[in-house]
Amino acid sequence: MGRSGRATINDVAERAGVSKTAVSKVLNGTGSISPATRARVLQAARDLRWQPSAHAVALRRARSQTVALVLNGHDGPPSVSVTTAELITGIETTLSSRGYGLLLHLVDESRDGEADIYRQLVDAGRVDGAILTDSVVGDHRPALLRELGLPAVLVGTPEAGDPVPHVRTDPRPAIDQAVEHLASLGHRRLGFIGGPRDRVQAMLRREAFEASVRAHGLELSAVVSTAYSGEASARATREVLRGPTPPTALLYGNDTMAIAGIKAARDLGLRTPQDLSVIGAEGLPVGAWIDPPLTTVQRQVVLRGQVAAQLMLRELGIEVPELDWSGDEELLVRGSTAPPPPGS
Amino acid sequence: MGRSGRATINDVAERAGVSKTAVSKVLNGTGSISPATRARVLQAARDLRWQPSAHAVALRRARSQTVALVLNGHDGPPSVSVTTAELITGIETTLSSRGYGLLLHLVDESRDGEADIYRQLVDAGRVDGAILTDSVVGDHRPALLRELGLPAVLVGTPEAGDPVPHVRTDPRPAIDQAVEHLASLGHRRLGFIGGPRDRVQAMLRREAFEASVRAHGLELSAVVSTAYSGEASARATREVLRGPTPPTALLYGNDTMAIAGIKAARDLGLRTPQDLSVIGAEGLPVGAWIDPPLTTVQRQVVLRGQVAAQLMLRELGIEVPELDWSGDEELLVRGSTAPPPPGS
DNA sequence: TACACCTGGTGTACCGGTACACTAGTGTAG
DNA sequence: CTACACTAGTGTACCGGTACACCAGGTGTA
Repeated sequence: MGRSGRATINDVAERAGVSKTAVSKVLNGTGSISPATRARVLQAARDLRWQPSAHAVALRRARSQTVALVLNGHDGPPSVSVTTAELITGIETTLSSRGYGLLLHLVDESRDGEADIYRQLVDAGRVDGAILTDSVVGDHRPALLRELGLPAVLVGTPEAGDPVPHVRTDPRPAIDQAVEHLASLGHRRLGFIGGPRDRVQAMLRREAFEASVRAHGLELSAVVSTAYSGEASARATREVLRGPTPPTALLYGNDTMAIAGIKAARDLGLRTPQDLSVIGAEGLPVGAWIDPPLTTVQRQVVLRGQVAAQLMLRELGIEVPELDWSGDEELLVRGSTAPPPPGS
Repeated sequence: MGRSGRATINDVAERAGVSKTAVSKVLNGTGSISPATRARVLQAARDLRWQPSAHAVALRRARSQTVALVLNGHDGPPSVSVTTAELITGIETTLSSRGYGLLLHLVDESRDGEADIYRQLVDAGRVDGAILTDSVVGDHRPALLRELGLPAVLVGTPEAGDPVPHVRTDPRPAIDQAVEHLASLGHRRLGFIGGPRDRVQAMLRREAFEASVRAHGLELSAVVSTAYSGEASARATREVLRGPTPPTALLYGNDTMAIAGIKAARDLGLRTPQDLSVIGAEGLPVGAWIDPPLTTVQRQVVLRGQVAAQLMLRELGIEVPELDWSGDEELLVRGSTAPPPPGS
């Protein structure tokens, strides 16, 4: 046993009375080894509690068995949201089931650095691939990573013609469900207060909403793109509701925005759902407990993370069973939607 | 330049016309090197965009420059919560500023495995230390890691006599503030619905509450320990409010529990805050937008993560400036607390 | 003048694995 | 009986750095 306390392949080889090549072969299942020898080696490894050094393997194989998840605080310092957290859950469980590690990096793009972060990760050989989230319009990251030769998977929708593997969530079915739901309740004038203009997913949801409203022959009363925050949403909601022909129902970019919208409406004397119907998007647990319980578009973000990790593993040449991914969004009807007030 | 595309120390040495030892010395600032040579080496490294291979360094130095954050789903599969997400933010930003990586692992303790996870991380040499969260009563992890020789930092409170370095949050000042606040509003009978009995932090909050209520000469109407979920909280709230002498104010273990409690009370015909005052704990953004806005104990979890990371770095022998940490909890008074109903 | 010492380097073993070339022994076809 | 293939291994170079021993040449000092 080495002086550092950790066993090495040599210790195992010595204990099993074979060469270290034999140990390596047993471990990796390469070459040919007799069952008896294999058993002795495995026993010795167990006895010594030996695991191959991740760094030695990484050095020799030029493979680090690690994937980076780079979270980008597009504007301002980055932080980890609930959704991101669920995504992490899905990614990590899948990766670790295949022996891969997840290295987390938060970068503040506004302070330039992001390109350098990727370069450093690649040049230092710390990771075999990177998973990207929150694509923005004009996103340069897929191209950068391709140039650097680092496999990448995007959680979100790439821009047209960008061949990066991705987990795309088509927002249209769920938005259609939501619009359908509102139409069947009798709403005619709908509004949309979603995420910022530079976010691809926010724009797709917005376009899906506009298309769906038109397809249902309804009136597009207001469409706003703003920050993903309660404050921004409350401000936008006040403006929209004070307009000449205010909507009787509003779709929001996430649950916090929706709940802030309910409050903004209440401050203007409008009750939810009697005077204004509201639909969120996210599926926060807390949505079930507020008054009224929030009708929302629920996302299976954990599953999305799992699919992203599987795509990554496939990019790295690992065979993984195909997970079917037919989109992960679904309308969850609770209490914040109702027929519009009579005469509206 | 190596065939793989990435430059090695040999490429840099060759380009600078020196030995690779010289390059290493320049890089690490060890030994003596003339300014002229140093400049040539640095220029060559820049030209080739060379970064030392993280794995080669890790192998030679037996240091991986990586810290593990092991998240434990004490019961059931682990998931990442908002609080955990903020913690990650604090930890990662601090670690990366010193060149350390953060390797994330989620483990399901109920399916045994956790001890093995640590053993594997140690035996494979993937990490230099581990940050633990959510200590439970009778937590075996600090002892296990000490036995394995892996430096550990605990985010939370260790059990008495357990010498693991930790970021302790003393819940007493904030709980005192909360009780004081309620007492000054005129409340006499208080209740507490907190997290499960096996969680150290939940128990400390519970004890702090009991002590504070006694110190203020108030009546301890009900004290419940239950799961950190809306469902569990709603159930407990109903039971407590149906009791013989129900409290006029309730403290909860987190914001979702508090909001579920408000709903449970409403279902029983009690309005918040007129009939029942409610105080949460967490500081979710959404708490500001619900009706009534939630009075809560806010935690600066990001800061807590930063402090944890600094402790870790210090454990690893890195000199870091001391962050002052005088506890991170503070009562945030919003609208869910008011004087008790007359005659109660 | 001789010796020690410092500066600015060079040469090489080594960290712990894997890949590849190679070999001894056995079975089998010609 | 030899040729050939196959099995079950061994020996060694190498991945990309760092640590340590060593060395040439200049300077200070007895």
